[in-house]
Amino acid sequence: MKIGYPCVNETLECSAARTFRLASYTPERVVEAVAANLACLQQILEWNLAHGLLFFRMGSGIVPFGSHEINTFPWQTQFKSEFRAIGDFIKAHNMRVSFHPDQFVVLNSPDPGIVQRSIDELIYQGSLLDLMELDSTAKLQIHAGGAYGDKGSALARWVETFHTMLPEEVKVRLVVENDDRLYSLRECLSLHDETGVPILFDNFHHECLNYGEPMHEALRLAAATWHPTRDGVLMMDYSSQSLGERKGKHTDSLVPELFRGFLTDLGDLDVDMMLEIKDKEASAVKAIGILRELNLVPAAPAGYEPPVFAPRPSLTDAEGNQIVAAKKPRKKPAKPASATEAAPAASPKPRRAAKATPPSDPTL
DNA sequence: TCATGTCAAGGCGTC
DNA sequence: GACGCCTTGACATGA
Repeated sequence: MKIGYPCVNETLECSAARTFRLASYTPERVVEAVAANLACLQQILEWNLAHGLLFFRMGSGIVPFGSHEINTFPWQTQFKSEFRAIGDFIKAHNMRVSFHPDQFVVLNSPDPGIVQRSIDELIYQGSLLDLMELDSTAKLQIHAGGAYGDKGSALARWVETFHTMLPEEVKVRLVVENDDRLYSLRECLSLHDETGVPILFDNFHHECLNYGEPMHEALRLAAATWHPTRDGVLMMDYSSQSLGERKGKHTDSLVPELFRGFLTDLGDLDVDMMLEIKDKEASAVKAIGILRELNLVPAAPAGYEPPVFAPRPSLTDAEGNQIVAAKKPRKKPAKPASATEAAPAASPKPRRAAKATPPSDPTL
């Protein structure tokens, strides 16, 4: 079992997601950003290795505007050796990596332009893995997409796009994740039946949306969609409900008792687990500690001292007991918990008014 | 220097 | 149809 966390290491000073505004695009800025991002990615992987974290979800912004038509700079050849070196490091230490293209990648959109941009993005992110010379166990993780009022037709479009439009190098890396609102494990299994695409299982999404499959059974159904040599062991996302937040909100920090309970459901099933938890590597280190106690992963090297993370401010109950880690303060003040606490603010600007490109009609 | 607004990209729910 | 929200790190800008 490998344990990982997504995209950002909050301990290190560097960022592997340096970017810039589209309006200020220049080839020089691409070079500068990619060089910095790859250097930071290497640092993150080294940090992870030192702490026994062998799974990592890379951020998709390694190459700013990597799939955008504006970016004609030949970064693939310019940074070929750097990509290969990172791939060599990953392979040498038996690590596993993935990408999770974000919500803009929608293969079942009725809008052909959105589908094409989605495919371009998948080709871009797949090409990063190809440049690292990683095999097809390094995956591209997406959701099934929108429902558009007719999930049957939407799923059929997904299958059609998969068979007719995706290049082979994307198909072998693509995995589909059950989501928490529209497409449960069952719908993803239907996609697997039609395409062979493996299902990346998200335990928390399954808790939010399911057809009554018990967790241990759901895990095994998802695991059976992974071809052992082509795909590797089941990748899964792990999280749990944040107390006092909306349904579906990830917790801020690993809850050890819930994690131990989940390991019971897991039983002897081998998985690689991505912790989708707010405090990133801090929870991953915590999880590794628990797994080492249970002898589910190799023991730490002699003399290993786990890192100490600064405690976060926390909410407490009337007795002063910690309930849940508080939100990490953001630059923008958090929204008040209730409307009655809201300040009499001036009417906010429309969120999308300043966008350069208007969004497509959501009613399509 | 710091705080705040905004950023390539989408879809859904509410009013 | 318009708008807010989801999520969220980092850039850009103005005070």
